[in-house]
Amino acid sequence: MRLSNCEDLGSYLRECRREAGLSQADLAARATVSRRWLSDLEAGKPTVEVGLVFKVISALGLFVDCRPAPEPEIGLDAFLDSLGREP
Amino acid sequence: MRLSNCEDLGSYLRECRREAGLSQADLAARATVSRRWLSDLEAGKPTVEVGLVFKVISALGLFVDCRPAPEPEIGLDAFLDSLGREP
DNA sequence: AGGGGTTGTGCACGTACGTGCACACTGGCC
DNA sequence: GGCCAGTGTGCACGTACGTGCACAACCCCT
Repeated sequence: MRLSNCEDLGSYLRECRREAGLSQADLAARATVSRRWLSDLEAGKPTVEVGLVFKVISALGLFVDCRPAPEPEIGLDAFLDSLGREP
Repeated sequence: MRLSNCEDLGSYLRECRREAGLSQADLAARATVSRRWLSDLEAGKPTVEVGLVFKVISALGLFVDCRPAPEPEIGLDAFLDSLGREP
């Protein structure tokens, strides 16, 4: 599942948790985080700690893959910027 | 590139930054984060904010893919735990 | 030799984090 | 109807965050 922001991440992890048949309390215990924090993560809070996110991902039996987007040689933001320019 | 912790993430993003020919100051400006913070991210600090990490990933023209590991039906941690048990 | 760029890191600052607790709400079950 | 599990969220607490600034160290070039 391709993720580009915290909302995506939170929604995806909630979906995986439910598919695993776990409650927030269950997953929180497995990942050794608080249920309060997990609720924030699933709600898409952007300021949660990366280290805790990795723990949740691991506890759900998932892994993260990161690689270049199949875009032109120039930087993505420069490319999008050039698309966005007014004539 | 498969990532399982903050050290992996930091090392991989530093490598991508260098391959893009950017300094920390350059990338920090593109991602609108501080160079001080970016230095911490690349060093593997686990408590950095996920939202800022997504900004850096995007600024480098990368994307994140998250999906189940090709493991047995049981949870990864239970599986690993069973492997680790003493006879 | 010096100059410049890059990077790691400590400190100060103001803000916010993770956590525990508690409460309210919803839905399912009896 | 009530009961229970699950979840969202505010608050208090102690700690630490992101940021700017500054400095030291290293490397490369002239």
